[in-house]
Amino acid sequence: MVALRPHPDLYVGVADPRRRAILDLLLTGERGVNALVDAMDLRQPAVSKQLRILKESGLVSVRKAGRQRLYRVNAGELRKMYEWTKTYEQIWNERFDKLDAYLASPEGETK
Amino acid sequence: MVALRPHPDLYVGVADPRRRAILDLLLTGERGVNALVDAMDLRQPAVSKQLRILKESGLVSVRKAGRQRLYRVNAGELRKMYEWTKTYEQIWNERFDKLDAYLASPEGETK
DNA sequence: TCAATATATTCCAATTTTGGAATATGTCAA
DNA sequence: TTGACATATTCCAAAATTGGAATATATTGA
Repeated sequence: MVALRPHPDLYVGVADPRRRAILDLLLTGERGVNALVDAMDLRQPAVSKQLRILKESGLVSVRKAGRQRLYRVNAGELRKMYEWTKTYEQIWNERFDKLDAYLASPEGETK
Repeated sequence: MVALRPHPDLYVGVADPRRRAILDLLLTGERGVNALVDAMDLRQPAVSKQLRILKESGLVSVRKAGRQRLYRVNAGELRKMYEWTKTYEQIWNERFDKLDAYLASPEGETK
């Protein structure tokens, strides 16, 4: 009975700046590993490892094309993050509501 | 000359599920540390440490109120993440565009 | 089949992260 | 002041993460 390492989740996936860099590189379409390596000041094995993490966290998918593996963003996962952050929208709006209220109040009026 | 540990950024801040749990607990308003401890199956020192990381990553702010430190979400940072994920919106929409096109095509029609 | 190309995996050392226990610091109330 | 309460910090061991080098695997073309 082995303790399995759980797959990294969405949030772990984007925690690393290099992984976000990869996602940003994939924003314009699918890319092979070497194309990413060329753009990234990281050796190929390191890039492949980050890609594995991105894949395990659901953030990218792969497609085989000859000897190449073409990676692409799996935006559905990013959408989940989008939805999560969106629940805080009320809070960043709240701030402006308070400001509005203040500006409309006697103390807030331009003297 | 010491190597300073850089502050964790926004994305590292939300990478940990416990820290996201804290943010979610703060969604309804500011809370003292013990209130968070009571809700969280983590000892007080551990909660304080996660709060420090959240603070350093800009995700929360603190206010002193007597012996308490009241933490609150600093939604502006989450908004940045919201904006970042939003740049991928084109991709998740793309998928639906393709689906729409498929459904509208002869192959996509219900047989 | 063999060599070249594209990518993944293994092994390793360095670094980082984490929680808990113990302890320190700060604040209030009597 | 003193004690109680709220929170932060330090120290420590365990676990996780990371990149590089070396190596393995898969695919294509000659």
